[in-house]
Amino acid sequence: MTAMTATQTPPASLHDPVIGWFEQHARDLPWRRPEAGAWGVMVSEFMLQQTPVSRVLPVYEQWLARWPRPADLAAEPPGEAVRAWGRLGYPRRALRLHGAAQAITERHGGDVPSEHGQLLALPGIGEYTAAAVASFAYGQRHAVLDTNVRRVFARAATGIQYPPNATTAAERKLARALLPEEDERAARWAAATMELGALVCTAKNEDCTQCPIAGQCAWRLAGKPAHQGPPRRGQTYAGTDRQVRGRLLAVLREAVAPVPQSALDEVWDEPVQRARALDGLVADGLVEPLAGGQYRLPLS
DNA sequence: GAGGCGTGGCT
DNA sequence: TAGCCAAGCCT
Repeated sequence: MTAMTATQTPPASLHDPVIGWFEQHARDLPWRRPEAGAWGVMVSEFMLQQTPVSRVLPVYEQWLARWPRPADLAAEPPGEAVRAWGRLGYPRRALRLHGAAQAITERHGGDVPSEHGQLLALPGIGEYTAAAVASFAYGQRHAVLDTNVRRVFARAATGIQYPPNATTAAERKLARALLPEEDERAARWAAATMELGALVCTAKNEDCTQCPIAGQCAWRLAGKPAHQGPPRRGQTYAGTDRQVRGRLLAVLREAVAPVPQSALDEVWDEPVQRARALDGLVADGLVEPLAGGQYRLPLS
């Protein structure tokens, strides 16, 4: 509500400059090419959840070459997905992508579903990814609210430097209000606003001189007031279970045969935390314990 | 709704 | 240097 009143210009006046800028400056990314198909779009969205484009690119190419259709991935053990995931981080995404491929193969005849609700029902697909796949792969009209778009809207429309930590109802309402009426144009708008946030309206060191809507940006027009609210939740890493899990899984990814407990013991010297991390990996289905104290990536 | 969950580049 | 940040999801 307050967000809407902050825009002194009608929403439609933003569409042309942003989409026009996108047509001039969009990166040529493989998942944006027609040949990527819905599966390529979906794979890219999984990989891009919290991981930068530059690190996704090589893994994406290898993944699609090896598993060109969902059924190809579904036919392999989940551990192979975890291994191919490499060092992209958050390896549970690999497991969920494998699970999604299985569900697509079993429930959708091997084709990535186009309905938002069916996408949302797949493992690893939340509100953002469901909207992104439906929009980018199928040209549908959805509010696609990722961290880039939320930041662009926070600045341009609401006049604040950063959006709230969690997506709010007000943000969804604003995003829907800004959406172009026509399907294909809405999909272009979604991709364009995301790209603008990724390349120009970045979290730090934004470059307003390159922004096609700088003249209408509420935040800029207000003098770029600094972020108020609660600090954005930081991520600690050193010394956490996450770091231990990462080291344990790295050993198992590289191994071609089951690994003895002793090999895992070498990656972390604190036994209680080490055991907790390993238990967590097993509980998550990322590691399969075998008889005799051996471990491997899951075969099922 | 807060917290857990990887990894590496950049400032 | 030590955070900060990167197309979130799940519990």
